[in-house]
Parts: sequence; C-alpha cells; structure tokens
Amino acid sequence: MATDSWALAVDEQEAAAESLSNLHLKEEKIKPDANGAVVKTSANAEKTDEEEKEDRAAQSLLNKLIRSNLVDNTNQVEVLQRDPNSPLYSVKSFEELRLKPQLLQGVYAMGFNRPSKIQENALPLMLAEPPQNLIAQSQSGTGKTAAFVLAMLSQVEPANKYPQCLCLSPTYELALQTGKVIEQMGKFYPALKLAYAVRGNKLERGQKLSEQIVIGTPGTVLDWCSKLKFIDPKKIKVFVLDEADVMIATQGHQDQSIRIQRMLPRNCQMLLFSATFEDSVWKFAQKVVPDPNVIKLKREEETLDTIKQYYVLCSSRDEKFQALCNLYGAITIAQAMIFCHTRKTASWLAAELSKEGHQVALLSGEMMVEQRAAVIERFREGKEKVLVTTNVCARGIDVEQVSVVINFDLPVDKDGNPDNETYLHRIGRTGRFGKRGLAVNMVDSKHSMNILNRIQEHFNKKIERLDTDDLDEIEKIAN
DNA sequence: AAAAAAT
Repeated sequence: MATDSWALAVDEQEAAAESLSNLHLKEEKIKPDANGAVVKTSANAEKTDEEEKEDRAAQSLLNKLIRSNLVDNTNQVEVLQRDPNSPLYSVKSFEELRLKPQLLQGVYAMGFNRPSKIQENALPLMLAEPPQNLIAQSQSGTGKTAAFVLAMLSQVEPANKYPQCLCLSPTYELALQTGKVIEQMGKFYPALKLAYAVRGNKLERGQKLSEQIVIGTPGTVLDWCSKLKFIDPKKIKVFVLDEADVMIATQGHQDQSIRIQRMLPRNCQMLLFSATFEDSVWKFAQKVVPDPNVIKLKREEETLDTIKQYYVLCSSRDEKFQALCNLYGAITIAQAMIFCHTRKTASWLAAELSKEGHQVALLSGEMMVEQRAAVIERFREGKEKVLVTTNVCARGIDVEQVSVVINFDLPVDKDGNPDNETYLHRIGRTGRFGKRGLAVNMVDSKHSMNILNRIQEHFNKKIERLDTDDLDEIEKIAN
C-alpha cells in the first residue's frame, strides 16, 4: 500500500549510489541508527570552496536518494539530511537540546516529558546552527505543532520588538489553536508577545507590529507584509507552514503562501509540516524549499488501525439523514464531528437535526469570525457534543473528546475524484494520540460508493458495512 | 467545493 512516491528505477539508484561513493561520502557516514534514522557521523568543520562544491553535488545526489529505496523504508522514521558534514542525531530528552531555561520550563508546564518520535528527529535538525530548512511528514496527533513551536521559540529574541517568526495556518480556527500552543509554551518569556494575523483583526494604519511572533492565515498575513506594512518580512528568521501540503497546493493557498515566502530573506529558515503530502505536492515542496532536510514518519496504516471505519448504504440525502438520526444516540456518548461537502449542506443538516430535537453546533466559513471563535470554543469545552461542519475543520483541529467522525458527504476534489488526503485528515480528528476512534461514511449513490471503494483501495483498509436499522450493531460500535 | 483579504 502506502504509495511510494520516492521510488526510482533500480539502475538509477545504483548510479546514484556509485557517484555518491566517488564523492567520498563513505558508507559509514550514512547508516540507520536504532530508530531507523539515517545518521551521519562526520564532524562539522570549516569548508573550502572545493568541499563546498562537493557538498552541493553530494546534496543533489542525496536528494535523489531520498526518492530511492536506498534509505531504509522499513523503519518508522526516515531522515534525510541536507548537509553531509553536520552531525545528525536524535534526542531522547528535551534536556539534550540545551534549550533556554524559560523554554524548557514551558515545555514541561505543558506536560511534555519526553520528545515524541517526530520531535526526537526534527528538533536537533531545526535547532542546528546555522538554521536549516525542513520538510516533515508525520501523521495526525504525533506532536508536529509542539515541534515547530519549539523551533520558533528557541530562535526568537524577545528583546527585539518586531516580528521574527511567522507561522501560516490554512484556517482561522487552526491559527487560534496553534496560537494557544505558542502562548502556553512561551509563557515563561516575560517580554514575548504573539500577534494573530487573522480576519477581523484590524490594526491602525501606519502601525508597526512589536510582537515577536506572528501566527495567521495567508490573506491577512500577505496584507500585513505588503500593502499595510505592519510586518517587515525581511526581518523574519523562521517561517513555518502548518498543513504545508494544502498551503502550497494549486487548489489550496499556493498563491498567497508563495508570495509571502518570496518576501522573506534568503537565509530565513523554512519549516513545512503536514500529515499528508500527495505526490505532486511533495515534489513541489522540494522545489520551493531550498536545500531541504526531510523527515518522514511512515506508517499511516497505524493511524488507520486505531480508527474503525464503517459505511452506511443509503439511496438519497434524506435517507442519509434518517440513518444519521438512528446513529445519534451512539455518537453522542463522547463528541462527534459531521463533515459535509458544502456550506449549504452543513447549514441544512444542522437545521434538520435541530428540528429533530438534537442539539448541534454549526461551523463553516460563511459565518462571522466572532461566531466561529465562539462555536469552536464551546465545542472545545464540551458544551457542544456534535459539530456539523465543512472541510474548514478537516485539518489540525484537536479536540480530545472527539471519538466519532461522520462523513455525511465523502471528501472529493473539484473534479469529483476521491480526496484521500482530506479523508485521512478528517478521520484523524479522532483517534488522537493513540486513542481509539470511529469513522462512519454515508454513501447515497453508485457514484459515492465508487468513491468509497477507491478510498478503501488507496489505504488498503477494509471499510465495513454498518446497518443503522440494526440497533444491536449500533450498540456494538458505540462501545 | 472550501478556504483564504482591510480587495
């Protein structure tokens, strides 16, 4: 299964391997450690011009190798380092990173005792001197946010009263959530301030931001950097793209993200994180990020193993609604998210459920930001058990009590093809941090059954039929 | 189709 985007033809691999050894990159320098991370053991040294040239050549070869099977694919983590001359290692504790005491204090205050798998490998790379670029893929709920927040906080200079770190999120809600993590982890820096560059956050013209870190959505950030000049992009040291694949995808936020990126200084550190990178987006990511280090935590199967997936066979939207009502008792044991394809369907569904006497909350992009903030807050607090929403909440939203995800409409792209990435992100709202989760897909036509089958094939994971008229069966899934 | 701007 797991589409192997990095596969190269065998002879190409061998050719690459040969020229690599010609460049005196001895094999001992690249060997997997106990975690499967590729470790290079040579020490850091001053480089001559020739060595620089050699480095560059070796690097382009390494980029090729990344895509080949020479890198151990059987282990959990794949790391590929850009600079063969700097040591690469993974850390087993936060102390080893020699963080500023205020930052270490913040990390522990958040209840993190030791680094997660992705953090073990990503942190030493991100904190290296000089700063290095990174593209990291790691499934939902594995600690990506904490990883890049820590990277920003370790680079920030609170004494300098201007933005130095910039993080982009695809939605308003995710920007708020990530901002909270930044605030919590950075709360022991007395002078540190965070600005939210999101819709509705209006500033006085001509003002300059004094906040050292900015979290925001692409449109507002672009405005603040260019037209309104609240931010001097040339002073940004760390640039983070959260949910990076959607931020650079053509159908995503590509235009704005790339325009922002172009305004940044050449030596700005770029960090791209996501749970998914579809093949073409992956290639594009490597093009837009100069000299990237790459970390890939495989095993999306594992995520899927903790989430039980079902489908319900219906023949119309009204039947889907009936089936959903039958399920209602089971899904409200904890919290649930119901995904629709359009804002219109979402608001229709929320209204219909209300008419049936069910309390539900609605969240979509057509609502006012104040309202959106209030709804997500109530959902987080558990005051709302069921959230009817669109893809606005498909990614990143982390509410621990969510144990059920319902795809009232299956995720499809603009051409009507299955959107596997969005599917994985949506069901990844549950089963967070290894907890068990449940996903129910509503099918209402031959067409949507076909979509479901293709999703099933893509993940090579059986999606079982669920009969919503059979109360025993509903009982079973609820437990 | 949804999201994303003080347009």
